[in-house]
Parts: sequence; C-alpha cells; structure tokens
Amino acid sequence: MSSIQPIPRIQNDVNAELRLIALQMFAENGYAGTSLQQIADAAGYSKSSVLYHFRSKEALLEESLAPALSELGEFLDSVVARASSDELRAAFVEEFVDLLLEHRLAAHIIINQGQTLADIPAIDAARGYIDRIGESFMSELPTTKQRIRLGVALAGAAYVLVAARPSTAEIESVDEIREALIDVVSELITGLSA
Amino acid sequence: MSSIQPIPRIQNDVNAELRLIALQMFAENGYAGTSLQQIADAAGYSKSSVLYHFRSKEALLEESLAPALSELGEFLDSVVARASSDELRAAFVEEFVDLLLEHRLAAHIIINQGQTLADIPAIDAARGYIDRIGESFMSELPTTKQRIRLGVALAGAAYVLVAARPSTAEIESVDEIREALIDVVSELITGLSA
DNA sequence: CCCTAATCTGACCGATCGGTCAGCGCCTGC
DNA sequence: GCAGGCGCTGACCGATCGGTCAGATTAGGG
Repeated sequence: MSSIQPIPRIQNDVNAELRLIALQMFAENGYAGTSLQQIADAAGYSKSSVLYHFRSKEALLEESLAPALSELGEFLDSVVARASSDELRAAFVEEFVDLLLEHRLAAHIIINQGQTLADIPAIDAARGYIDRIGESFMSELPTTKQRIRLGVALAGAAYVLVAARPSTAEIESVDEIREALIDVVSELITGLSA
Repeated sequence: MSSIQPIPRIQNDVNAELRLIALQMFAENGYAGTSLQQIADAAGYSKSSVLYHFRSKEALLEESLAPALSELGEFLDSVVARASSDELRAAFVEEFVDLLLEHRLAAHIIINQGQTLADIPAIDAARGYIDRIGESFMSELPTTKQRIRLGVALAGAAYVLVAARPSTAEIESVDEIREALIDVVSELITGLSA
C-alpha cells in the first residue's frame, strides 16, 4: 500500500471521468459536433483543464477509445486462434455481442463515424480489426451478399445500442436487448459461409 | 419556349447542383463536420453564393433532403392504404429497398445523424415517417425483439448503402447490392409479426 | 513549515465558423 | 441604349473553434 505503485502515472479519476464524458458526447453528437468547451462544461472543468489532461481533442478521442480497442484486439486474436469451426460460431457471436454491449459508445463512434474519422490512427486500427474479424468468418473471397449481411449485422447492432430513443424510455433490461441482438446477429452471420 | 414558365422560380441548375454536393458531403463527413466553405469550394462557387441560393446551412440541408422526404411520405401513405397482409410484405420490402437505394445519401443522413440533428424539422419529420412505417409492420405493441430487428434492418441497410469502402472498389453492380439487401431486409422484417 | 510538483484556470492566439451586406458585371426587356 | 434585376462576390461581422501560456491554487513529502 505505502510502496510506490508499479506505474506511477496511471490514469487518475479526472482522466477517466473526462474520457467517459467525452465518449458519451462524441457518440451522441458526433466528434466534429462536440467541442472541447462542451466537454469541459459537462465535466465541470475549464477547457484548459481538459487540455491539461489530454494533449489534444484527437488524443482525448483516442484515449477514450483505447479500452475498446484493446478488447477488440484480444477478441480478434481469440477468433483467429480457434479455427472457425461451424459449431463455435454461436459462442463467437455471443462474445462479440457482449463486446459491443460493454463498449457500446465506442462501437457506435467507430462504426457510425469511422468513415469521417478515417485519418485518426485509433479509428483506422479499429476498422482494420473489424475487417479481419469479418474475414475470419468467410471462406475464400467474400461475395457481395456476404459482405452486405455482415455490414448490416455490424452497423445495425451498433445503431441499436445507442439509438435508445427518448420515447418508450429504456425500461427494457439489458438482458432482453442482449438476447435479441444475439439472435439477430447470429441469424445474419450464419448465412455467411453459404 | 418564349412564354414564361408556369412557376418562374423553379429550382435552377445551380440550386440542384449545390443540393447534390451538399448531400454527398453531409453524408460522408457529417453535417457538423461539413462547412459552407467546403461545399462552396467543391461546387466552384463562393460561400456567399451558396448563401444566396439557400437562406442558411440548415435550409440547405432541408432542401437537400426534401425529395427523399416527399417520396418517403408517399411510401408511408401506400403502406397504410394497403393493409399489411402477409403476402404483400415482400412487395413492400422491395419498394422500400428501392427507396433506400434511390435516396441513399439522404437515408444515411437521416438514420446515422438523426439523433444529432433532432431539432431540424425535416429530420424530425423523416424520423416520424420511419417510425410509423415500422409500426405498420407490427401487430399490437412491439416487443423488444421486434424493435431491435427493425432497427438492425434499417440502420444496417443505411450503413451499407454509403459504406462503399475505397478498398475493393465499387465494382459490384447496384443490382447485386439491391438483391442482397432485399434478401436480408425481408428476412429481418418477416420476423416481426411473430 | 516550506519547497516542489501536480492541478487548474483565465487571458489570449490565429483560424474558421455561419451569416450579412454593398456592390460588381451581365443579361434582358423595353 | 438604357434601366433593372439576377447571379455572384469580397469584405466584413461576432462567435466559436482547438490550442498555448503564464500564473494562481492546491497537495504532499522532507
């Protein structure tokens, strides 16, 4: 306890707080549509303070996405490790949906704004991961139909995760959403090897 | 020819040109991420000239979306007119996918940026239309699973329509995409009445 | 207690934002 | 050939953008 921590400059509370707020606002209003001032106001700090913790707006985005990126990379490794045998597909889908649920905000940013933010390294890396995960599900060269099914599953899931319209408030449990998502995604994915 | 046109102040060429360019840029880089200067540069006009044709940036967006809005409204009418008998579902899906294909840029803006742009009347109207189209497919109160399937189908389709990654360039024909989309959307939609 | 370093802030920077306005050239109808 | 309007533009506006910097404030270990 009293000994120095292994890595002294660990992310502190303020840092994590800012990353969470930024992630929410980037997902809801878009990266371009969210200013550092708005983030600072929402967090109760000054804009200068935000820029003290993060070198730039882009760095704030990248560090906010980092945890999701890390887990996405691990998931990709586990996918390529186990060969894509048919009966393991269901387990993969379940893990993948859980990954989306855990990092729903990051997923929404990467998928919905990935096109716009293509020049940001973290975004580019994430898109590369996703591409390779998709490829691992496909035998040989993907057909148009396969790529469209995968795209619909991915983008559709990412959208649903954040859509949460004000009307018909989010009374429904996460479990219910999880179950429905696993159902629809696996239905879309299983059509890929055909 | 020499007689005055029925409605003198019809949309002229420049107007239509600007609307198309704006629609493309809004879809690709986001509404907040696209400046009037960028639109003007892309069109080869000055920013002042853009604002001469359109009262404001918001008006440019609304007028760019107008054709899609109009057709979407007509589609909604045709949906509620014919009762949603099961065997007509396929025809509905086909029409709907064609609508998405025809107005792919507008669809992408409405679905992917609808949350952010909720205070813009045209966007709000479009989201209302889509909600009502969705409701017309559902019997009684929609379950979570039903709403998720519909959300995945809509957002997934909208994403695929604009995704068109630079890699593996858009060699594939529109017909191929259309066929795949009709297939996957109808598969998702037909699960709604269950 | 005091010195240092971490944290936080307001003032300020140049650039760009959406938008206004006066005026330019050009075409057209009289 | 002249008057008038339309299309278009540069200059300019206040506000805000992301980012810098010097200094105030705070916290903590010796």
